[in-house]
Amino acid sequence: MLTERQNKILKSIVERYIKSPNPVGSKVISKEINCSSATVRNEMGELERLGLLEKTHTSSGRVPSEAGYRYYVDNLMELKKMNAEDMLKLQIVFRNQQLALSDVITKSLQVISDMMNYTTVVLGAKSHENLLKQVEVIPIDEENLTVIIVTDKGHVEHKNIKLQDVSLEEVRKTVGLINNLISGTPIDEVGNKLEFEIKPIIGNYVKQHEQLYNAFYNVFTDFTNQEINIMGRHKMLEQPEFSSNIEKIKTVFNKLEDQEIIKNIEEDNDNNIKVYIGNENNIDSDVTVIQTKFKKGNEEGTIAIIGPKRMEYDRVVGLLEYMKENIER
Amino acid sequence: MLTERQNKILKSIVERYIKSPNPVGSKVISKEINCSSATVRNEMGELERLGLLEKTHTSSGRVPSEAGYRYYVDNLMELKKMNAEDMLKLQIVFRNQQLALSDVITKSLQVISDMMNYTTVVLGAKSHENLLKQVEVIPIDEENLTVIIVTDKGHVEHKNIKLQDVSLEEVRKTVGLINNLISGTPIDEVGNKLEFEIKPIIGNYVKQHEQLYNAFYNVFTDFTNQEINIMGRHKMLEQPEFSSNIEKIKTVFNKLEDQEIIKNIEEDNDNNIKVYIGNENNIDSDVTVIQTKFKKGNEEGTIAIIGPKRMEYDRVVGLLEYMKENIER
DNA sequence: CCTAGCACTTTTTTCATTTAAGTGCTAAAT
DNA sequence: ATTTAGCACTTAAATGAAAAAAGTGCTAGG
Repeated sequence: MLTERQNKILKSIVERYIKSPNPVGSKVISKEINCSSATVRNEMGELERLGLLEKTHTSSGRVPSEAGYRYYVDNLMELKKMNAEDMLKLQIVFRNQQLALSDVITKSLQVISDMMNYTTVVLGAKSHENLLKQVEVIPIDEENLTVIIVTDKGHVEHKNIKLQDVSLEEVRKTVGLINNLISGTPIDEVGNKLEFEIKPIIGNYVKQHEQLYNAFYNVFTDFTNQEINIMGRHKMLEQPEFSSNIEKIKTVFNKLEDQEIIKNIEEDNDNNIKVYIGNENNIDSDVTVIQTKFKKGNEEGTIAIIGPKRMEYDRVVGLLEYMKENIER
Repeated sequence: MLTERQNKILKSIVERYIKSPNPVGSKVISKEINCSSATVRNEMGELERLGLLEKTHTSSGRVPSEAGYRYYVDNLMELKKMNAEDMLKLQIVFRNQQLALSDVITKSLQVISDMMNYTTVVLGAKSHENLLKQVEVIPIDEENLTVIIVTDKGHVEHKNIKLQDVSLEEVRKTVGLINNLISGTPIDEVGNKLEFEIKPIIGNYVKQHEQLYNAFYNVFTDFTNQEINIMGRHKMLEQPEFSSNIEKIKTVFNKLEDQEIIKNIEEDNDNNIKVYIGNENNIDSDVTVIQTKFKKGNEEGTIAIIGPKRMEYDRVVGLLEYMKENIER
C-alpha cells in the first residue's frame, strides 16, 4: 500500500502527463506538495521500484507505467461530474424522441468523438444472439431486388441481389418459407438451415432453385453478424504520441477496420464500465479502451471509447456513465 | 512544341520520379539517351523555362511540375495493357453473376485500392437524378419500425424510426399515400411534397400526424442523396509524400469524408476518363484524381481513383478503361 | 526523516565542417 | 550551330564537437 504522499505524487504525475506528454520532474511536484525536490526524488525512486513509474532515459523525469495508469484508475482517479457544455451537447441528441435507440447512441458517440478527439465504437449484440426475425424483398427491376433482413435485436441490413429467370412469385414463396420455417434461428446458423431445410423444398417448384438458394445463402453469410459503428476513425492523428509515428498509426488504423474491431474489443461479462490499458486490450499496447455494455429492452451492445494511454480517464468514465444512464432509462 | 529529344527527357524524368520520389539529375538521363550530361542539362533548363520541370533547390535535380504531369498525361504517356495478374483479380469479381452491378463495382474498386495502394471512390447518380420509387416499412416492435427507400436508380437505404401512439395501420396508410402521390419525385424535393401534399391529408385521420410527418420528413432529409462508397481510405499513408506530413494527411482525410467527397469530385459532362492533377481537383494540390462516369441501363455514377500526383498514370488509366468496358457491357 | 548541494547523465540545441549531388556557364571540339 | 568537357558554385545532408537544459542519485548535515 502506498503512503498518502506517494499517492499524491503519483496522481499528480499521471494527471500532468495526461495534460501534456512530457516526463514530469521532481521540481514541479515539490512545489505542489510543499517539500523539497530531493524528497520527491526519493519517493519517485520508490514508485519506480514498485513499477508504477518509468523513466524515458537515465536522467529524465518520470512517466506513468502501464501499472501506474492502472493504479491511478483503480485508486486515485476522482470522477469529474460532466461539465455543462458537454452535457448540453449530448442532451440535444437524447431529447430527440424520434430517433431509434441505436441512432441515439450512434449520434451521441459521434458527438463524444468530436469533443474528446478519441475514436468511438458501438457494437450491437453478438451474432449468435441475433436471431433472424424476418426477411422481406423489394423488387427493383426485372432482375434486381433488395433483400431486407431484420433480427430480433432490431439489427436491419439490406443487400441487393440479381436473379435471372426467377419470377417474383418464386422469390416471395421462398421468402415465405424462410420466414415460416427458420425465423428465430441465430443468424450465423441460417446458412445451414437454408441448405438443409429450404433448399430441398424449393428444389421441387423453383426452376432456378440453385441460383435462388445461392443468392440467399450469400446474403446471409455477408450479413455483418454484429452491427458496427466506428466514429472519428482518424482522431488518433490528433494525439501527439501517434502523429509522430506513422507505423503506429497504420497498425492502429488496421485494428480499427470494421470487421477487425470485433475481435479486438473485449467481451465483458458484467455491465460495469471497464478500462483496458495498453496491453490489457487487443488493439495496441499504446491505446486504452474504455467500454461498457448497455441493455435496454431487447436491444443491447457495447460502446467503447478508444484513445491513447494518456487519455482523460476521469472525463471519459464520467461520460460513459452518463451515456449508460441515459440509454438505459 | 517540344523536340523529340525533349519529349524523351521529360518522359523519362516523369517516369523515374513516379517510380521513386527523388529529383532526377542529368547524369542518369544522359546515359539513357546517349548524349552528354551537359546537353541534358541544357534541355532540362529549357524544359524548366517552359514550366514543365521544377527544382527543389538551386542545385537539385528536376522534378515534374504540375504542367509537366499534364503534358506527360496528354502527350507522352503510353497506355499499358493490364498485366495478367491484375486482370485475373478483377475477373473474379466480374464473373460473379449474382452480384448486383453496384456491388460488382464496389468490390472491384476495393480490389484496385488494394493492389494500387490508392483510395478509390464510387459515387451514385446525383440526388436530383434519383427519383423516389418506393417506400416500404417493416415493423420491428411496438414502437420501432424500419423505413426502406428505393430510388429509380436502384439506390436503397433504410432508417429506423420510433413512433409513439401511432398504429401500424396509420403508418401503412401514410406509406400508401406517399407511394401513390409522390413517387417519381426527385429525392431532394420529397421533403417539400411531404409537407404540402401528404401532411394536410394525414392531418385528417392520423391522431399523431405531426409526429408521423416529422419522422418521415427526417428519414428523407437524412437520405444520403448520393450513394457513396470510399475504399482504402488510409492508403494515402502508404505514399511517401504524405506519410512524412501529418498535417497534409489530416486535410486529405477530411476531404475524403463521406459527405465531403461529393463536393470534391469534379462533375464531368462526357464519359471519357478524366485526369485532374493537383490544383485541377478540389481535394488537395498534392493529389491526382482519375475518374470516369459510367452508365449501364438506368444505373449510372462516377468511379474515381485518388493518389499522389506521382501516381502511376498509365496503369490507372488502363485500369479505369478496363473497368468501364466491363461495367458497360 | 528531510533537504541542500553537487557530480553526473542524457537529450537537445547550436554551430562549423565536410561530403555528395547536381547545376550553370564558358570555351573548345565537332 | 550543336555538343561536350571542365570547373566554379550552390544546397542539402551528414558528421562531429561543444554547450545548454533538464533532471537524477547520492551524500552529508539539519
